[in-house]
Order: sequence, then structure tokens, then C-alpha cells
Amino acid sequence: MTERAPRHVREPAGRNRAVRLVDIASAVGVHPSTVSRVLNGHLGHSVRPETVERILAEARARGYRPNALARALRRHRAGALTFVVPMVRNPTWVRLQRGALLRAAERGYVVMIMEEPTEDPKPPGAYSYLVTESRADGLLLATALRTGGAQPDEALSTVPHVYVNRRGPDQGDDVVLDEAGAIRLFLGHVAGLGHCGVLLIDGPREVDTVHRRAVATRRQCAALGLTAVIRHAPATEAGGFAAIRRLLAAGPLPTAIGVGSIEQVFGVLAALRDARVAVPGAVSLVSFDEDESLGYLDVPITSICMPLAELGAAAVDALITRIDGAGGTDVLIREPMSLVARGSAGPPPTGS
Amino acid sequence: MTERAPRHVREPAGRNRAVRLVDIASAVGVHPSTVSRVLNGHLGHSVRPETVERILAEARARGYRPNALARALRRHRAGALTFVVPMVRNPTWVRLQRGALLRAAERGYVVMIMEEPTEDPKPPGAYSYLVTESRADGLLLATALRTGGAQPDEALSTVPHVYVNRRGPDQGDDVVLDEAGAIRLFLGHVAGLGHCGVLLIDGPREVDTVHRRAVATRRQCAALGLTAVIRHAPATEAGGFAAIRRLLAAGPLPTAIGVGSIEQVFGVLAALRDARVAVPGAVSLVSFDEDESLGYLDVPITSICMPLAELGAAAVDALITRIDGAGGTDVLIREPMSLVARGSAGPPPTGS
DNA sequence: CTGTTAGCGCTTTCAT
DNA sequence: ATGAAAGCGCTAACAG
Repeated sequence: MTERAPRHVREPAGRNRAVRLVDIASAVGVHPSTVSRVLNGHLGHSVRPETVERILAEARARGYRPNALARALRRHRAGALTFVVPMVRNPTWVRLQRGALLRAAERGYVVMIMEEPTEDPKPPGAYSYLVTESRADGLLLATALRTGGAQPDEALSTVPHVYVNRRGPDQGDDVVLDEAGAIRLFLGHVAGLGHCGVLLIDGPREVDTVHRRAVATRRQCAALGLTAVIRHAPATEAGGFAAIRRLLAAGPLPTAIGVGSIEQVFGVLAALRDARVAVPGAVSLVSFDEDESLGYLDVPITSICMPLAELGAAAVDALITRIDGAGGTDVLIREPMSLVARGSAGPPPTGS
Repeated sequence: MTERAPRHVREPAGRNRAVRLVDIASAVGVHPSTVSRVLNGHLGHSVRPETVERILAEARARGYRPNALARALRRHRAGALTFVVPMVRNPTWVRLQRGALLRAAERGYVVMIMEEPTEDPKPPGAYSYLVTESRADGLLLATALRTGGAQPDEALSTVPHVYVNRRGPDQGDDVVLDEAGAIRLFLGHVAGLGHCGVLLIDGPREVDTVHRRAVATRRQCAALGLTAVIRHAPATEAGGFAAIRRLLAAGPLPTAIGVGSIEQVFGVLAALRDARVAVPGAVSLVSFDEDESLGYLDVPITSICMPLAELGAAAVDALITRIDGAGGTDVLIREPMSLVARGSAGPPPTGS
């Protein structure tokens, strides 16, 4: 009485079949549902300890792994998150991604990465199909641009999502860093050294973090009685280089310079070097991106170290909260944030 | 006669249900299987053109998206790949990851990223559970370490996989770059400039790319009549720094230096600067990692630009081939590879 | 304490 | 040219 295998289900050729719940059940001689309960720890309706043991033993022996697809289909939960990141090379995103991946793994989720092209960016809602298709339970949106229109994205209205390191058009779904705090650290440092004029070289104003740094700089400089000059340029080496070039052509620079991204730092340094402007002799420099390599440059660069991994982790937590149906509020990650003093910021020249 | 909804299936609270195949079917007044056939283009048993139109229209109108979970469960295909990458900050991996993500998207796969801790690394087979659970159809293994034992990983034997940028213990599943070609570019450049002695500062010898570069350097230097010194150090700024420090303490350096990673480049440059060894006056330097920032340093760094995005794309293709059941052979990505001459490599000092 | 049953949403063979 | 039916592997409400 060999059971005939149903002919209409094709096996993936050559691969040996995975162990299923029913295999465990029939080996132990219980019903599949019992196995399911035991393996999921649903012992509310309690199961005989002996049966539990036998099931656990069998499952372990055969290396049983539940089929995530079947489980997800039944539970209406994919156990996956989608992380939408801008397509840039920058250590910032690596650290953010890492923090998110680690926390997601801890919480039993896998993470799919989608890279958003920097030119011709799609609206965040363009990724909601992943949730509609049940591939993911929610979206981590880390695309950098501020929304022009500021009206909530229709396609996202029914999809759990969180904006990471940028604010979105809707309230209560942002997880961002304390950029104002970073500016405070920067201004406190250079003001303490005696600087009176500040220059911020940063990325395009459409980038939300850039916008927040610019606003904070203007406001805080006003409060502290410092003059503030703000220049936006592409977040590249060439962008930083050109920005300083242009400013130097117009006159002397403010003595304290903050730079938004590490790429720009390299460009800024090159332009200052070309013009023989000494760092930190003539101008002081502080980077808002931290990377170890900055400590090994000709002039080691003082920088602000932001809690990027913590940001990623917090974003995952916030998203899971929303997936679980609980609402949430905007999250501001403040700690740990520090200024790594390396010597590129010193007192202003005495003549100034 | 309102149909009672089955009470035992809980809806995800507050979220509106996705459109299903049956919804389209009942709206159009046909059987779900017909809709399935039409939407999948299985018109082998031909369907009336009018019906096709109505189904397509309805699906479009309601924004129908097939449930990827249900489809995957039925088809025994998750439509997902897992990319296992080492946990390092380095532009190399960003470019590799990008190439892989883009190609996977083109081919209709989503990609999950798993980061492998650098210290206490797990064997690649530790990720095969993702395939067993049907979360992914195959594994892209980009962990950097060479396997000590060199015996095939048991847990991977039934799992489609490809080793990326490293060779694995089994034959025919590697997709790697032409490191020997990179060395050839390097040696050709410096030999052409007149150098006779070469120093390679690279990462730990357990890293497969490092190993291949070291072997190629020894072999090619012998063939060209160049002396070769090879030093392994951690792939960090501090590692590069310390390596040069130690060598300088022991005597003069070979006049041509190749450096394995960008982090080490920064360390090497700092150590040379500290010791007042001029670049390219006293020693020439070439980096095996390319990054735009290298063009903006004090001394712009000549580097080898490897086809990393192409590597990622080729790895995805190779993996999908294996998932589809076809075997495969090792792949060597040679092009496009170039030496970006920036000035850190020049003729050796005349005294030497 | 455990088994029965009814699906999750989709695909596919078979029958008409 | 289309419908019926079965089932991917798992879970959960309900019934003993």
C-alpha cells in the first residue's frame, strides 16, 4: 500500500525536500496541530510534558525549520521589513543600515534593501507594493529628500511605515537625529575657542537633515551673537571644493567652518590647501560625518559623531510598533552624541 | 442572505484588505483560475480576447497585486535572494551590494541582507536556514574569509549558493575579480616608472582577496625580476599605520607600495608623513580600493578601479542560474578594470 | 490534553 | 475556452 504521491505537484528537481510539520507529527504519532502548538510555545491549553519532549526531540533531530511562507500566509505577517535607502556611498548609511539590520534580526525580522536612485527619485509610496504583495510588513523610508508638497502620500496611508533620518509629510512617523544638538556641539566648541563668524557648507537644501542643520545654525548663531554664512552644494568632493573656491574668490572666509558630509570635507580641505589657507591656523574645520579615516589626514579632522546605529535600531522598533497596530509618535534620537576633538579646530587667528 | 464571515480568521486590525484574485474573478464573473492564467500570460489554452480584456481592466482598475507569499508557497519559489556580507565599512562593499541589488531587481528578485560579524564569524552554512525556511531561493556569500578546512560546507550542499569576491571550498561556485590582473596593472605601472622593489601592505592573509593578491604579487615579481615584500596587517587605518612604522624601523622601504584597502591607505599615508617620507618623491603609492576621496588628498592617490558592481551583478546571475537548476562554473570578472593615475606613483628616487 | 476542520491566496492538472 | 478541485505548509478556533 504505497501511497501514490500526487502527480500534479512538481518537486524542485534534485533538491531534497524540507522537513515539514506533518513529517514530525506522523513520526511522533500526533496531529500536526499539536506539533504546531508545541513548537510555537502555545501551551495555554497545556500539552502533556512527555508529548512535548518527544515532539521537541524529533524536531531537533530532523532539523525542522518552519516554512516561513506558509506561516506568513496564515498569520498575515511576512516577518520582513523593507529598508529604502538612497543610493549614495557614505559611511553614514552603512552605520545606519547596520543598526537597523541588527535590531531587526534581534526582533525576528529579515530586512530587504531597496536602493532609491538619487537622480529621478520615486515617491516613497512607490515601495508600498512590497507590503501589498505581503513581501514585507512595513517600510523604513530613509530616502533623503524632503517632500516638496508636504501632503501625505496616498499610497502609504494603509501601509505601516516610518521615515528614518528625515521627516515625512505625515505627523508622528519620523525617527530622526538631533541635528540641532549637533549644531549646538559645533557652535559651542568653536565659540569656546573664540570664533565669531561661522560658515556652514552642507548638501542640497532639499535634503531634510541639511535643512534642519541650516535652520538650527541660523537660529543658534543669532542667539549666540555669531555671524552665520550658509552655503549649499552637492554632497560630493567636487561640491565641497567648488563651494570654498567660490567663497574665497569673494573675500575672506568666516573662521569656523562646519561641513555637512565627509565627501565635502575632502573637497573643502583640498580647496583650502590649494589656496594656502591653513587649518586650523587660519580657519577651523568640523565635520558632521564621523569616520576613522578623518583621524589620519594631514590635519586630523574634528568631527561630530552621531548615533546612527541607534537611529537605525530605533527606527526598526518604531516600525514594528506600528505593524503591531499601536500608533506612535515622532522619535528624536539624542544620544550618544559627541564631538571628537582632533585638532582641525583651534583658536581663530589673532588678527581676525 | 448575508454571508457570515468566518470568525476564526482575524483581520489585521484597521488595515484594509488587499485585493485578491478571487475579488477580480467575482467582479468579472469568471473563475479564479481563469484570472490566474490571464494575469500570468498562460494563454496556451487560449482565452477569449474579450475576457482577457475585462480581466486586465478590472485588475488594473483595482490595483491588483498578487500575494507574493501565496504564490511563492504554491510555486516553491520565494523570489528572494539572501546576500551575506561582512560587517565592515568600506566603499567596496557598497558598490558590490549596489550591483547585486540592481541586477536582482531587474530579474524580479528581492534581496535580503545579512551582515556577518567580522569577529566570531559563522560558517556560511549558518545562513542556509533561510533557504530551508523558504524565505530565500539562494545565498550570495560574500563573507571575506577563506575556509581553513577547505571541505565543503555540509549545510550548503542542498542549497543554491554562490561565493562572491572569495572562493569557497567547493568547485564551480565562485564569482570573483581578477586580482592577478589588478596586480599586473600595479606592477606594470611602477615597473614602467623604473621601480625595482615592491611592497604590498594588505589585510589578513585569511581574507581570500588578500591571499590572491599576495600570491600574484610574488609570482609576477619573480617573473619581472622585482623584489617583493609582503606585509599583512588589519584592514584598518591603524593597521596600515603600524605596518609602515614597523618596516621603517627595520630599514628603508621598497620604493613602490601597493595598499590593499582604503582604510590602510589612510594609515600608510599618515605613517609616511610622520616619518617625512615623501610621496611620490621617496616612495610611490597605489591603492587597490578606489574612491573619489582619494583624488582630493594632499597627494592624490593613484588607484586600481575594480569592476565591483559588475561582480555583484554577475553573482546574482550565477545564483539565479543555479536556482533554476542549471549548474555553473566559476566566474572571473575581468572588466572593466583600470588604473586611475593621480600622481602618488612616480619615478623612484635617483639614488635608489 | 489532543484531534478536527477550515482555511491564508494562489496555481495547476484535469475535466468539460 | 473555462470551471472544478486539490493542495503548497502552516495555524487557530472549536470540539471533544
